[in-house]
Amino acid sequence: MRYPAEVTAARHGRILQEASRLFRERGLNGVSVPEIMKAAKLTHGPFYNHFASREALVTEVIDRVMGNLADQISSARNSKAARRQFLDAYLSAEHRDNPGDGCAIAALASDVARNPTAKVPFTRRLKHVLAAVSTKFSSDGKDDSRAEAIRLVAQIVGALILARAVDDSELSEEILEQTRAAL
Amino acid sequence: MRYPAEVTAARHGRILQEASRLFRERGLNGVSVPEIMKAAKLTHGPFYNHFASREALVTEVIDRVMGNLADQISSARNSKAARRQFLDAYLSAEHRDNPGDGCAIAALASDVARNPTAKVPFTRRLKHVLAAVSTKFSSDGKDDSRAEAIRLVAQIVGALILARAVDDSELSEEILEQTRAAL
DNA sequence: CACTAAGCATGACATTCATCATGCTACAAA
DNA sequence: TTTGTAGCATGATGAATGTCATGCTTAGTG
Repeated sequence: MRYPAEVTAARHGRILQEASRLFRERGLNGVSVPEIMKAAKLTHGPFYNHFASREALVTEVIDRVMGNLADQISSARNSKAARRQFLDAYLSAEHRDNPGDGCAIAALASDVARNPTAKVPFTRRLKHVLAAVSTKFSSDGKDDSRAEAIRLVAQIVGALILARAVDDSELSEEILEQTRAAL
Repeated sequence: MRYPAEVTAARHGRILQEASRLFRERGLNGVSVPEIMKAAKLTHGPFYNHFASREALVTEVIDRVMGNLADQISSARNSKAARRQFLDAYLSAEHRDNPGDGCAIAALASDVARNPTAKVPFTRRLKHVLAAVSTKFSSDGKDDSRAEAIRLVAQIVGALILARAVDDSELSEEILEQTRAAL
């Protein structure tokens, strides 16, 4: 049957939202179309009423989830306290244990590296993230704030990925703690 | 037919070697058993004469490839020059463009994070890597050399992953260059 | 020298996948 | 009010997957 426009829009948003979560949790190749549709409380059929292909969904999710990250940083206060708060949350056990609504870079960069199509929105949005970090979280507005932003992002992304890959909670905590202490 | 033990051992090694390369190139879930066997110049059948399951191969590959990395660092000279040389090679365009025989951590850590079985050998070997980095590549034998090793590894792994995920060769080179400059 | 069995190729198995086809219903546009 | 069609559920398609079964041949073992 046909549904009101708002209902359809809500379902579309739910597919995107569940896909964003599942992709971050299990990777771009770790979730099937039926699983995503089931999480969105629909059957598998109407997927292609909402997206041209699985790959189209992937690029849309990347764009959305990386855009959210950039917005989040952009709307932060420009202060040492805000920087500290962001880093402590980023390098927390809670963030480590909940990739599904965590940083898109840490969750998806490795998968993106193997997916040429996904690289396009990822690269575009990463530039926004770097610009936002550069203006918000660099130690004062120095001229090399962009270089510092790149190093900062690489550092915390690497630390989070390592902390997630490790089976030993002490080592995992140590990785997070040493990175927090270094910044 | 039956084959000489050395031939069988060579084939076993070839499966492991090709799997190590393919997993690093395409991810732990991006390669099928038939593909691996084909790369090893065998048909898919005898796979289960060599490994109990696909998962058993994955853990063996992780162990092997992470062990190689630890050995490589362990056998480096303990000098500033050796450290510089290692970092320049690690953060090079060549390493970025050839994940198949590159660092196992940068290539596989994200996949390992989603595979509880793979975490076991990964964690064990990562400890060896950190110990090796700590003794070889820390700025002199200071007491906090372990903390420095953790930060160094997170930094270069994060930078390499980012450089690989990006579609823009200028940005990719900038990520590598700024990280090289920072260390 | 006899004979067990290791390890190969071929092929089959049930699943799962991405995608497409169908038919129906009620919303939206005329 | 009439009518076209958006978007749903159900189900089918062919391809790919991990794993197992079979049979054959010869390297090792005793």
